[in-house]
Amino acid sequence: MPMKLDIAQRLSQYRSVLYKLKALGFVRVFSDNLGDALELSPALVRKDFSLFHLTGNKRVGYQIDDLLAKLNRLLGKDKTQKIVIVGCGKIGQALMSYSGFAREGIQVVAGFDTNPAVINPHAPLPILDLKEFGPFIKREGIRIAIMAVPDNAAAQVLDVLRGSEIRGVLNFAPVPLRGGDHCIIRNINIGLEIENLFYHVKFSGKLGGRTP
Amino acid sequence: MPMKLDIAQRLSQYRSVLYKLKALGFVRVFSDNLGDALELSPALVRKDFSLFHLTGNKRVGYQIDDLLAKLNRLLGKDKTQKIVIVGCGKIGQALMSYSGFAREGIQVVAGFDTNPAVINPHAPLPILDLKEFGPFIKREGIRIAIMAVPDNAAAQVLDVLRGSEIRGVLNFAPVPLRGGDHCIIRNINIGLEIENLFYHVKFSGKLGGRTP
DNA sequence: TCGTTGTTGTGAAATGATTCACATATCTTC
DNA sequence: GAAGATATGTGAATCATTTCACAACAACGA
Repeated sequence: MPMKLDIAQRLSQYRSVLYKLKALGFVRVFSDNLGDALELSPALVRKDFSLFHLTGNKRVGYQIDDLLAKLNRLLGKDKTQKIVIVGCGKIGQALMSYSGFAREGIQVVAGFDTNPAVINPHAPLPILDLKEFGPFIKREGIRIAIMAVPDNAAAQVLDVLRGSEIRGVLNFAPVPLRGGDHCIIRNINIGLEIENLFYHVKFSGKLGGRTP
Repeated sequence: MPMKLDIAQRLSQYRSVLYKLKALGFVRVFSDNLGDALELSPALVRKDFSLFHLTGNKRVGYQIDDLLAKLNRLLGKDKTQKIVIVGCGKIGQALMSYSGFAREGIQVVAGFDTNPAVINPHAPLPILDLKEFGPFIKREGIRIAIMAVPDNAAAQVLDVLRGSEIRGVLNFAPVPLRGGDHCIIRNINIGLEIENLFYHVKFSGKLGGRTP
């Protein structure tokens, strides 16, 4: 059960497949190649593209380079995307050295914490006091933050982020947070994901059954 | 934009707010209380419940304890859910000591790795050689694993998991993996989530626009 | 006891997402 | 340069999800 993706996520996936095809030497691609690679119908691929005015040519398909250029612009991949990490405990620090970011053009520019023991403004990747959050974000023009704080601190820390120029938050605290008008929150609750897996494994596919 | 949840995820959420209400002293709850708490329509809450034969009483609402007992059974929360973690690098180790699991009745029983430097079968939470994976899983009756391995190892490691009794995998490697008939995979690609946030922040809500 | 109030449970309606199907355009070959 | 083959782009049809709307029923008050 490959977890239904929304259109924005599909755009990212198209992009990733296109890079692979390009590396393999392909120059053009058809909607059914992409469909096969991602288990989507070719019609959906074309609908998605047409929604964003990504056009191809009949009989000839889509030019990979052209598509990639447009997708990269659409997804903001034409410039480095700067983010900060709030909460530098185990998970926060693991994310600070996560190699998957660089590959995606994402740069972690600083960490923030309230614990003096981890604060270190002069490290190559500085960890600053949460007090300095607002001004730093403003000065550096950061819009996106990752929150990896203990659940009991989550609400308070969120207030700090919401009082800043931050517009999007990826939250790893096991507390579902609610954004506001000008701040989008994406909650990743690992415990919940596991719970969900148990559920799907239990009812592999078929729904609505009572426990036997 | 609170990211559309599927019905299984909603069940988990109902459970979580029911616990909060119960802690507050509530005994009964109405579909619109739950709707308000989760930003869902009360009708959807009732539809969800009715699909799983979770019944209430007209004019009186739902009994929280009853609902929780049924939800817990449905979600497998009536017994401890055992999992293992494959890949004990930074992220793997952060997850091994992640406090969110215990609270959800999830128990990490072992880690696996191929690097002799981190293998330690006698630690309180043992880290074993990946070679022992299959037999261990079988002996302990584990069905779910978390994969936190480098992307270049992901495919190989997945083969090991698929050759075992594992039926569900939560994958943190930045490579989208495909399950098979008897193995469900949930990919969590942190880079991609960030990419997505940038996208949603860029088009806060309105879709389909061309870049100005 | 009987009306009034408030909430469930669920068909029917509305909305949203995906697939179908085909007219249209481009390449290829003869 | 005409005929044939193949892929796009999209309106219409289908399928899935969510909301509406209301009958049926339980509690309460007079």
